Amino acid sequence: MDHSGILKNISKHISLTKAECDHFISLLEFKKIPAKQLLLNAGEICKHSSYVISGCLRGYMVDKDGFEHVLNFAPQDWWIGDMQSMINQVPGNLNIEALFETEVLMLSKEHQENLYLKIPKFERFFRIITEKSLIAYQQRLMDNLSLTAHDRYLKFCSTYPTLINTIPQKQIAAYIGVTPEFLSKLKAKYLKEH
Amino acid sequence: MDHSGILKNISKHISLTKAECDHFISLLEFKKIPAKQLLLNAGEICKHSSYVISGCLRGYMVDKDGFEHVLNFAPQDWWIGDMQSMINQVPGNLNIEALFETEVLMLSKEHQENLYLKIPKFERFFRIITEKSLIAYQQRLMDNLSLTAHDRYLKFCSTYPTLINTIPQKQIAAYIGVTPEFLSKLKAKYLKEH
DNA sequence: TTAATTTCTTAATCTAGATTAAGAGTTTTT
DNA sequence: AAAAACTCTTAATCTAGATTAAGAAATTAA
Repeated sequence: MDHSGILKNISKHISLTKAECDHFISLLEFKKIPAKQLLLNAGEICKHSSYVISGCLRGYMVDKDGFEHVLNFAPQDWWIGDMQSMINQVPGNLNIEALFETEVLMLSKEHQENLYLKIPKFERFFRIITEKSLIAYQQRLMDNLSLTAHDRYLKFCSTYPTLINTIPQKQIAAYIGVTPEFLSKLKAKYLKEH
Repeated sequence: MDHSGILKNISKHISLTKAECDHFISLLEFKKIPAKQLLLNAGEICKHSSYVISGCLRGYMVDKDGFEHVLNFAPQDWWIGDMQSMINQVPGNLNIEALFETEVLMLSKEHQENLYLKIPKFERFFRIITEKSLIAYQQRLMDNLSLTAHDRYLKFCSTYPTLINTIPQKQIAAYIGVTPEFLSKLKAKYLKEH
């Protein structure tokens, strides 16, 4: 098992000794999720944060009319989980699905809490990535209130450049907040080259 | 100066000794902002997190057509700041304005960083409130993608019950993402009693 | 490989919410 | 207290994006 990716990800924000790295790695659980299979079901209590080694996950909710809305994508090197469910330890509304075969390293909430006590630098690490995530959601919310669907599509492309041609268009539509039909129309009209 | 409110707010998540409380309080700067005056201007680098003692602030952005979009309100007992600007120390897009005369306690980024080192429990405190904030923005984003303007108005009412009749309607419209005219129409049609 | 399923496109029609405009309240300024 | 400046409402018209429908492409399953 190659842990260099996750360690490099962490070293962007905190410095760990060899022993701390080893301890951290011992807490991780490897999992391979086949394409289209769920890593988390809405209704479950989320018990892990997951780091994507390869492949791609998407977190989505289903509204009362059965329409899916994509909260986030997690390609290689991103963390994902149902924060609402995990923090409050209540059943969540989020489904997390593999768009194709995906490998993850999972850190349980319990291990994460212990890690904060044993190696307080991890409290800093998760504070920092939570702050960065918060900033991204604040910006996306403002974008949803102020930009046209066309401009939101362009923003999607710059946020997730690796996904533009690898995931189904309807997933992009469910992320930017339009119907697949309308995104198709937009692309035909303005976005020939993407 | 009465610091009982902010200490009670902090004690919801971490326990401090008397000395730690005193140290923390010594770092805070009191400020009174007159109604309609800005605490932060877009274009400035945000240098403080502010805790509202009394009154109410709103954080908003102005889009390319001059329309305002409200990111958040901060009534009594809430924290506010331009996270994007503060964390990256770059000029921000957020204006923070007092809706009426408002009293705040401001913690500078510099003091906040030192506090993490001197009293690591504060790293935990800010991790926790950042997580809660993240969850709220994720939910609001999903609400914006899945709910009608009418349902978003009702959600606003439950999130900020104290503001329904105290702030201008147009500010609520700029928060839920509709024009003031449309909110007025909605209220006339469905929301007689609110 | 064929059939079945899923995804994408095009096009006609429809609607939630925007825009424009103008009058009525309300608050603030002088 | 009058004038100026906001804020709210109502109503007509307009539009970005939804809905419905149906065929074409592409994937997946058998």
